[in-house]
Amino acid sequence: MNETRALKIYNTLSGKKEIFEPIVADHVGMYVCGPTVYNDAHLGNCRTYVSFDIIHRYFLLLGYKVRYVRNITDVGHLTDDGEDRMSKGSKLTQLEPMEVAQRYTLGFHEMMRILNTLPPSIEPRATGHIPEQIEMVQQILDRGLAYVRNGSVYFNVPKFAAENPGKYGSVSGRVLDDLYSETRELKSQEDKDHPADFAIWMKARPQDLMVWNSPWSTGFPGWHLECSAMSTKYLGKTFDIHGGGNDLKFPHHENEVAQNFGACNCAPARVWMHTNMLLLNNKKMSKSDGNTISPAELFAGTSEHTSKAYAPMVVRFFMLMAHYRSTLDITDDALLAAEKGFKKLMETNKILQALPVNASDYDGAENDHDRAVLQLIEEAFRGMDDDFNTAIAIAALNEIGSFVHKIANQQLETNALAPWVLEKMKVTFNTFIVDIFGLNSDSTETGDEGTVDGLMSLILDIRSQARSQKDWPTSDKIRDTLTAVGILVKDGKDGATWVKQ
RNA sequence: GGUUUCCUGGCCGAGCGGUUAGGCACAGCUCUGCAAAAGCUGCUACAGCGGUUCGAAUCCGCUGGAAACCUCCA
Repeated sequence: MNETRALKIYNTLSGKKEIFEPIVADHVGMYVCGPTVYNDAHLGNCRTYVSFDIIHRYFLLLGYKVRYVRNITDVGHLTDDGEDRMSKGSKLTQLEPMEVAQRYTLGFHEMMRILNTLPPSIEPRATGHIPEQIEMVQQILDRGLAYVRNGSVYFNVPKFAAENPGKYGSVSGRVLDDLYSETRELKSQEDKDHPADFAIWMKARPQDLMVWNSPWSTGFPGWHLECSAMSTKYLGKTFDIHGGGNDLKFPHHENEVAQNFGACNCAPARVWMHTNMLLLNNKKMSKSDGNTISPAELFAGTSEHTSKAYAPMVVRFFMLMAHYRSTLDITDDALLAAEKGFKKLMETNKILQALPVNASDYDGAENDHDRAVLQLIEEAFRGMDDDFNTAIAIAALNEIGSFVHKIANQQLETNALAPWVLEKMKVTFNTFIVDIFGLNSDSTETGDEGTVDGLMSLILDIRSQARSQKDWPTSDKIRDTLTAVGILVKDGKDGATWVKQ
């Protein structure tokens, strides 16, 4: 890419877009909070990981060496009643805690595969990093920012805030005074000196199943700790980007920052990125209140909220039509529009890739069409450079697509575009669709495409003969029957082509 | 109650002080045996009221509406 462009990223810490400058040249360290594996992944999770997949892919395209760390949280995440999430799942289903974690981890991976996200470079599990977490608790204690009560260890928020003005609240924008005045009445809080304090080590109760020995008690680490420990382990004390869903800003990310400062007196990430929520019925999609639609339901068309099944790639494309920092409302109409838009764009790419490039009959002059296309290509990349604005890139691709169809339909001369411009269009389209957007054509055929192509060319050939003899009944029967099995016949000047619907 | 964000044409959704974003839907036209596909044209909106400015969807204020966080969630 050229040097005049600069990648801008919206940083939650500053509240504005900043030009991205890696700590180590040509390298990006990115940590994204992964799922807590006690339940099936829902669509909201998917949107966040698709968003970061685009970010991951764009960094790769720009030539960065990326270490993308996305954790699996399989312990330490407390529910309202203070029961560990994993052991809760295990009691409900009569399974070992690790069995529950394993099942939903596999389910999560399968969903990520279906949505065509690239795997992270490292996917650490909280249970695999207990020593690191214990070590971090000790570091925080050594620096006097935590205290032990009855075998549990609590982070001392007021002390941390006093010693580090402006640090607590830097992610969530929360004012500490507001936290002081809150009258939250949570259980198991009696040990805390202050309501804003939070546990970094919890002493186990008899019913807790996942426990480890530590200098303070047999117990388990606090929720926020695993991300602090694992990001430090794999990306260093200070790294480039930390991401996650909007709803993790507080308390999770806020406390993460506090812990990292507490342990090493340095900020974990320079840039914090937060994705926005997926909405259903104009409300946040949420597992806990039932306002949710599962990916499986969406793909199978069994949800009450949709009229039909939507392919995973349609859902992915739907997510890309909006910016990652905007809320996105799931509606049947919007999905329908996305489906049509997706199919058209994929078809456009197919047609474009098949266009011949004739260097010979080109007169050598750059014309208005060339300039328009080049500008649109530039615009697509500028969109991505501007905080990963996929909506702008898609708009530009659609406009380029208009040229593709005009040439394919001979409404524009084949040599209307300079050969090198046409070549650049091909590369750009492919780069965006395959490499950046990670879209594939959802083809269900497995290796028998050659057979299908052969059959289709035979069938269309017979139809063409029928048409030349004005045998409309035969011609229409072929077309209608193909339509019925989901194959759309498109008549053009140079004969018919087909596309699977 | 506190903090914050948002309100764009029939629908979805970009926009970050001066351009028709784009998609879907709809209407007309071209092409066509018919249809579809594709192309072209049209539909030109920014919650309301004030203010700043040569100029505001975009900045400021007020009013109305919605949402998120403050408690587990991406």
